[in-house]
This record gives sequence, structure tokens and C-alpha cells, in this order.
Amino acid sequence: MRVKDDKKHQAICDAAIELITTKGFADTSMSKIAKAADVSPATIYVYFENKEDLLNKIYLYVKEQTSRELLNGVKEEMSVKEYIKTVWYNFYKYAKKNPINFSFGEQFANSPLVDGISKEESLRYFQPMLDIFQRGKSEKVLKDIPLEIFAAFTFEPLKILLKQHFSEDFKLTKKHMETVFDIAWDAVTN
Amino acid sequence: MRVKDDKKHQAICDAAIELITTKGFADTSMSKIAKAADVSPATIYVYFENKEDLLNKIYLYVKEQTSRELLNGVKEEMSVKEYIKTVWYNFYKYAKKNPINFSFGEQFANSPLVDGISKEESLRYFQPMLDIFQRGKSEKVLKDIPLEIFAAFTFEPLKILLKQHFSEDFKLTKKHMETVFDIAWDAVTN
Amino acid sequence: MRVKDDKKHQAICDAAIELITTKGFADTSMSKIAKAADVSPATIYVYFENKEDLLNKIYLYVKEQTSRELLNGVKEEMSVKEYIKTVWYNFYKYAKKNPINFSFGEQFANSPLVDGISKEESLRYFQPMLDIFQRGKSEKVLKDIPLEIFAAFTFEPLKILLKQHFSEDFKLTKKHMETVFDIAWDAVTN
Amino acid sequence: MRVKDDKKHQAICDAAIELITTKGFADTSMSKIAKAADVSPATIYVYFENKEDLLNKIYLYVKEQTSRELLNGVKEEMSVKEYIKTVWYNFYKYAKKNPINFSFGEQFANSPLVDGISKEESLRYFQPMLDIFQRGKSEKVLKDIPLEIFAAFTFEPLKILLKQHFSEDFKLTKKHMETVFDIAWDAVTN
DNA sequence: AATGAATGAGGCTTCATTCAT
DNA sequence: CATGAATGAAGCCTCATTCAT
Repeated sequence: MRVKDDKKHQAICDAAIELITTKGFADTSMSKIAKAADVSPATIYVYFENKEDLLNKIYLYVKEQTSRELLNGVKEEMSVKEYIKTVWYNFYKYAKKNPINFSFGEQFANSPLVDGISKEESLRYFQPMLDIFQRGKSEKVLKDIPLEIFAAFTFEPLKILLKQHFSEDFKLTKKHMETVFDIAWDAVTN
Repeated sequence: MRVKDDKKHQAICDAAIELITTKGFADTSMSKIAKAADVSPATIYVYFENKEDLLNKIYLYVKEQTSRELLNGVKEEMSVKEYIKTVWYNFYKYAKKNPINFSFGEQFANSPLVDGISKEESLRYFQPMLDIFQRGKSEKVLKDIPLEIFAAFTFEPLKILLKQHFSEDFKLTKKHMETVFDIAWDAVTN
Repeated sequence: MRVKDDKKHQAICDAAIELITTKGFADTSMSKIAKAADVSPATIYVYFENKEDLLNKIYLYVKEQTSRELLNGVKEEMSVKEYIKTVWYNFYKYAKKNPINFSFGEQFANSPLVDGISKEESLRYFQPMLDIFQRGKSEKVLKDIPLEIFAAFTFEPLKILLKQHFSEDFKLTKKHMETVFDIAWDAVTN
Repeated sequence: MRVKDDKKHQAICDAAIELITTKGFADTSMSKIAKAADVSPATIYVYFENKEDLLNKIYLYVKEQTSRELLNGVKEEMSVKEYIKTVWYNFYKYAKKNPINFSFGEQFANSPLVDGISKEESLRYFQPMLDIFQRGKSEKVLKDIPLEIFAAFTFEPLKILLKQHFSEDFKLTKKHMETVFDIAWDAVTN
């Protein structure tokens, strides 16, 4: 039985995510996280080794949450297209529902703050995506291109457009979504 | 009186760019920049009002340099495809030649540290790209889609792959470049 | 958790008062106060919001201490003259006993560093003096003059002479005190 | 013939006085004085050894100017009362005409920033006041009290009330002036 | 004489972290 | 487990002054 208080752990994570996405990284200190989580600064160190550890754990937490949502309603029997389209729209729905978590994940994706280990581990969650990519290739539905190029024309454009959507530079409508998916699908299929 | 030393200005900019791209933003302080530029911390304030001003000016400097390189060898008479392909490869060449500046620009693109004014002004440099996009649409070569979607399937994939290339997650070869351009071109043309 | 240490709070106040009165205001920095109080600079910020807050709080603290001493042995039944004379000598005794606090109070009285709120609040402590002044006027003992003029010929001369006493320009003896009180009393009475 | 530019010297002094009285001492740096005087920081060092020297020289300059004004229209043949009354009103007129210089002088009177030498030298200018004080005593018009006590009941009350006038805590009218002079005169005469 | 560039020292404040209860 | 106190290091920036022209 653990005595540590899950509520506090959660409050700290939430506060950190919220602060980082709204105020930016430079303005997010341990004390501010503590204050926002209504907790003592020292308490953070009960749950996390240090700031780096906190950030890494949060990163993993967000990634895991994301990947769980991505597989909603997905079934092995689906065709490659159905499968990918479902994941695609799941991602869209997730981002719209959790804009803060989405932004957080994006902000950290290319940051030197997240160490190699965490990045690698975060890949684990995306195993199902890798599997479907391989199946698509072996079924000759998808072009024979590296995974990176596949991603660069499918989920990356979606991410970029969502980012712009949240920064209010561009409004990503449902109509756009259809167009964008069609373009992406054409791009990576034979 | 002493005269303002362009060497010093340049040294400060170079040091800042190098530090930010290699050590990350959080680990780049004014005094570290000063040390790297072999200059007193106070000297930075002779050339820049404060840290924010320094970052904005450097951002604009890099953007301007980038956009200048992008238009190398570009001519009005070119077809839309030739034009875009030239810019596309220019971007590739530029990134390979100036990996640090490229990374810097990417890191700052979505940062709250660059104020609105600088972002707006940086758009000015990309006017030629907007023009060719409009021409492509009016010539019915390009699909009738918003600029953002166009970019999301052309230059954004290239950026992503270059980023991965520099972070050594993926090697972007010349061969890949051809594939990638073809996919991009197919994606955004009728 | 550690408990807030009143000793530290006091040490910081004492150090600040001592430094300001002896070295002058311009030479009193937060780090010097910290060093004199044998405390880390950061510790000051546990007890005070910032430098301005520190100065205001100390100002109020000194003012309150002063006003408390002024009313020693004072009774409502006293005649106006007895009352004022008692306060008068109390002020003298206080200044002689706490030269540093006296000097501190004087140095700050007309300083822009003490914000309006603190000045107003400091007036609260002097309410008894205002009351006796009004009583003196209604009893026709005191001349019908504004408070400011009353003060300018009673406590202000005393302050000035005490200041000169401490700066060793002039020695204010007990004998002088009697003379000075007599002059002051004559000046403001009918 | 001196080549130094008196205009610049004057501009520096004026700027310093203005800044110190309006923005306070802590916010008055050499660079700010230079900027306000439309001069390079280095230029100040052509005219003054360092900051301390600048402040001392300005203090003397203001004191000298003040004492010159005080003797306006004063004649040896005047009675002690006429003489002192004239000086008294001269001081009032001077303060009203040059509020900034007046405030400056007051601000510095008890400051550790003005070294002993300057203070002593500033006394030189007030010799005529000492002379009339001695004459008043030998003529048995004035009480046989030390100079300091004499000043504490004559010019000091006036200074205090002027200070309050300028800080808008109290309006010192012509009517008040008559009352105040009468009180002062009564206080120090037999 | 006059100046803008240049700077080491130091200003105030916040940081990530540990201490002691 | 939980905490507010405590802190050395470091953050950004300005200062008084000197340099070099």
C-alpha cells in the first residue's frame, strides 16, 4: 500500500503542465508549480527527484495518455485506411479536448530538456502505430518509404495545423480535416 | 571615442545562436553569452536593450538570412514547379550549410519569446513565397487550399525531416529528398 | 518544517537600521544587510517582499516604537502643559537611548522611499498628540494656529537640535533642554 | 582663458539638481545626468573628478546661490529686526522662485554624501548671518542663547514649513508668513 | 575638449534544492 | 508524508568609471 497521496501527485503534474503551456517554460519554476498545486516546494521532491525528473515524468505521462486516446475504437480487423483514419481523428479529438496537454507535448517534443531515455520510452506507447505502418507496407497499400517520411506527411501536418489552430493563426475546421486527411492519404499511398 | 565594433556585435550574435541551439534555451544566460563571445556582460547592453531585444533581433537576423538564401537562382520566368523546387532545394542546402542557424530558427518559430512584431516582420521576408503560392493557385496548378495547408504538406515535412536529420534520428539523403519532393508536389497539385 | 525565526527577523531589521544610519542610504544594499545580519541574501525575501517592503516595514516599526515611548507616564488628567512637557522629555530620552532609531526615523521622514500608505499609517500612532493639540486650542491655552506651525515651533526645533547633537555639531545639555522648552512653550501659547 | 565650456558645466549641474529633486537620489545615475544634460557620460568627468565631487560642487553652488539671494536689499544700517526680517522674507522668496534648488539643498543638508569640507565651506557664505546674530546679542535684543537654538526657532521652522508646502501637505500663505515671523521673533528676543 | 564604447563590480531578486521539524 | 524556512548560486541589468579616438 502506498501512503503517498495520488491527489498531490496529480495536482503537481497538472499545475506544471498548465504553467508551462500558458506562461512558457522560462516562467515556470518549482516554487510556482508548488504554489499552483497548493503544495509546499519541498513536497514536490517527495514525488520527484528533481526538476528534470519531474519534466521527464510529465512528458511520459502526457505521451502515455495521448497514445491511449489514439487507440480508442480501433480494432485489429480494420483495414489499414480505416485504422489510420480512426487514429487520425482520435488525435484531432484528443487535441481539441485537451489543448493544454497537446501543447505541452508539442513544446517538449524537440526540447533538450527531455532526455534520451524518456524519448525512447515514449516510443513504446506508439508501437501499435508502427505495427499498422508495417502492415500497410506489406499489404502494398502504403508506399515503401521510411517511417519518418510517412509521419512527415500524415501526423506532422495535422500537428502543425493544430498548433496554428490553438495559436489562433488559422482555424482548423471539420471541413479542413477531411481535405487534409485526403491529401495525406494520397501522399503516402500507392 | 571608440567606434562601435561590428566584430563584437557579430560575436555576441554568434555566441547566442550557438548556445541556444546546442545547450537549449533554458541554459543560455546573458553572462554565458558574454563569456562565449569573450565580452563583458555589460557590453551586450551596448548593442541590445535587454535579453528580449537580443533574442528578437537575432531571430530577425536569422530569418532574413534564411529568406535571402531561399531565393538563390530563382527567376520570375520559372514555372511554378521549377520555382518551388528551387526554393525547396535552397532550403535544404541552407540547412545543411548552416545547421545551427536552421535549428535556431526552428526553435524560435513557436516560442513565446519572440514578440508579435518580430514575427510579423519576419513574414515580410517570405513575401515571394506567398506570391508564388497565389500564382500557382490562379494557374490552377496548385490545389485551392489555404496557405497553411499548403505549407503543412510542403515545407513543414522538409523541416521535420531536417530536424530529425540533425538530431541523428534519421538520415535525410539526396535520394530521400527526391522522393519527398515528389510526394509533396503530388500532395498539393491538382 | 522549520519555524520562522524571530531572531532572524530582528537581526535583519537591526542590520538595516544600523547600516542606513551609519553608512547612509545609498551604501546600504540588500546583500550588505544580509551580511551584517549574518544571513543569506535570499533569506531576507522570506520575511520581506522586496527592498521597498523592507524599508516601509522598518519605518513603521521604528515609528511605532517611538510613539509608544512618547506616551510613557502620560495621563489624561494632566494639564496641557504637563502633558506636552512629558511627551517632550520622553522624546528627548528616547532619542538619547536609541540614537540609531532616532536618526533612522529622521532620515526617512522626508524620503520618497517611504510610500504614502506607510506615512499615513504612521500618523495613526500620533493621534494622542493631535488630541492634546486640539484640547490645548479649545482651552485657549495654545494659540489658534495650524498644527504644522505648532509642530514647527515645538518638536521640530527639538529634532533639529538632537540631530546636531548626534552629528556632534552641538551638545544639547539638560540645561539647554529647559531653555528650549521654555522658548517653545512661549512661542505657541497665548 | 579657459576652453572648457561653461554652458556644458551649467547643463550638467542643472540636470543633476533636477533629477535628484524630482526622481530622488537613488534614481540619479551619472548616465542619466549625462542624458538629461545632453552630454556624454565621459564629459562629466572633464568637469568633475567623480560623482562625489560632482555632488559636493553642486551642493556648494546651490548654497552659494542661496546665500547671495538672502542678502538682497540688506544694509548695515538696518536694525537687527529689520535685517533679520529682510533675510527671512528673502529666504521665502528664494524658495518660492527656485523650489528645485531649495529642495535640493534641504535634501543634502543632512546627508552623508556631502563631505565635511563642503559643509564647512558652505558656512562661509553665511557669515553675515552670524554677524547680525552677534550684534543682536550684544545689543541685548536677542536672547543670550547659542546660535543653534536661535536657528532652531527662526529659520528652521520656516524651512520645515516650506518643505511641507512643496510636498503639498500644507499651504504656506503670506498670512501664515506674518504669524510665523512674529512667533519666531518673540521666541528669540528678550 | 569631447565622446560613445567598453567594462568589472555590484545592484535586486529568483532559482532549485535541502534542512529541520 | 509533508512542510515552510533557509540558502548559495545564478539570473538580468545598471552603475561609476576608463578607454581610445
